[in-house]
Amino acid sequence: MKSFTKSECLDDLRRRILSTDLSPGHDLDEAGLSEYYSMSRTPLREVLQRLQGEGYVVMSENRGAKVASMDIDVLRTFFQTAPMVYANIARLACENRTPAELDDLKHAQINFTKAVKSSDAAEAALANHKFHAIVGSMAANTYLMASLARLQIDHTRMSQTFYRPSAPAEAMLVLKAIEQHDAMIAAIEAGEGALVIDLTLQHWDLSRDRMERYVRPDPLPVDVISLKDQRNAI
Amino acid sequence: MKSFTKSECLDDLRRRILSTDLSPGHDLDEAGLSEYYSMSRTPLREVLQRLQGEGYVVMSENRGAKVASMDIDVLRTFFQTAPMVYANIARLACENRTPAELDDLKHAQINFTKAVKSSDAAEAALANHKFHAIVGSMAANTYLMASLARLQIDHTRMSQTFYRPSAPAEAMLVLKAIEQHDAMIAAIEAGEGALVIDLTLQHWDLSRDRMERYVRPDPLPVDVISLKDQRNAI
DNA sequence: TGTATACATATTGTATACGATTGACGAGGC
DNA sequence: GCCTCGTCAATCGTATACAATATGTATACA
Repeated sequence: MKSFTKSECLDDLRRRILSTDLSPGHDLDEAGLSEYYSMSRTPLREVLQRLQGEGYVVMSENRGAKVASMDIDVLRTFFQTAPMVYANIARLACENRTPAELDDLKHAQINFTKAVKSSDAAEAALANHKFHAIVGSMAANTYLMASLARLQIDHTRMSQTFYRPSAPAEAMLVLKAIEQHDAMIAAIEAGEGALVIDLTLQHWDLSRDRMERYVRPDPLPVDVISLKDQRNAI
Repeated sequence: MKSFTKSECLDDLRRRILSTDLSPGHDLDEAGLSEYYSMSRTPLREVLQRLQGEGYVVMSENRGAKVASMDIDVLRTFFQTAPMVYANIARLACENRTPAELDDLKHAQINFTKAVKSSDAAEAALANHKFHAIVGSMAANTYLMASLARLQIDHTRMSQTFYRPSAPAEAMLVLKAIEQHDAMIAAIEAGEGALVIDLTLQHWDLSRDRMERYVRPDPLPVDVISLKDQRNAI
């Protein structure tokens, strides 16, 4: 059994939540987790407190922690807010990026491409998360970063479906996302604010429809006859 | 010695930080605080963790917690970001406010007015904080709320000087702030989005100059002669 | 006199034990 | 048969003891 440090535990829980390995609303038992990470409940509780601060989990008095849920009304505001925040972040990133951060970003893009090519949906979503988090830190704006971080939590969880394309046409969209990242890197490096805003909004539109489908999936067939046939077929 | 519950402790620390009773950068000693609030270190540490999540304090490994500082480079982004976030919040508040929230807001405005009239600077700043926090919750947008909450922390700390006017002309500005709040309430109640954005930006401009002076105060006199006279006069 | 190292002290981090609260289940009364 | 209340198990919250880490100080040596 691997032993975890506190920050490893924090990273791992973030990862499991973002990849929906721990699904939204999932109940987090302190005793169970402290055994899993082979640490006592005290530091584990502090980890949970911190995750609450970051918006990954919600805690209620005497009732423990749960993975932050994704209610429909919260998601409505997600689609309302995301493009504005992403665009502003991108513009600021143009102005404030450092060479070291640009290197990080290019590295993250390599990892992202690798993950997509290997068809590992969870890994691709996490690599994409990392990519945009770096753009966020380039913006060097703690206030907007607070919004971005919360947006990204829900964005990454929803985008799981995006990187698990079910049709060739959808696989194309993912490849297009890679190209857009490359274009964004170039624009940020060149400091072209107007361009990067444009690219960011395009990038947003690309995954938007796919994510909305996650929220509001195609209705189930109401054709009872065929449903019965399916059951008989099993 | 008063005994505190955990949430009272949380509120009190927030209050002390916002009123700069605990100044930016101030070192927070766990043992000392746990004695002050007459609780053991375990729950107090959780309170600090939570305050870190909210942006009130920063913690570093093995080196304890400090009140979040207000570096000049962070403040630069403050002035850059605040108007946008405040304006968007105000617009959303128009769309989503509930009657109960409107009552809260009116009540908060009464408290604010009272605090201003009684010349209690810290109380006025906190009442103003509460007022805008309610507008924030009216917006019903968790993502923007995350930005707003962090903006408000620094805003409230800086605005201490605003409510401690040193000249009659400045006292007038504070009275004008009260009027602006009333106008904002009316606009939010009427659901007039464009108007409330306008009012919000005016409200922002009002305190802006005063706050910038906090960040970049008038230079000290360089007239060595008069300085020497002052010293002799003592 | 300046610097480095070792020790002392203070403060933070973790484990564990115990107390408090919640929710579920079942017995008793209406 | 249904509702209410009490007990029980499970889980969370807090206190305390101890371990690990960082900082300050004194002393030895160059």
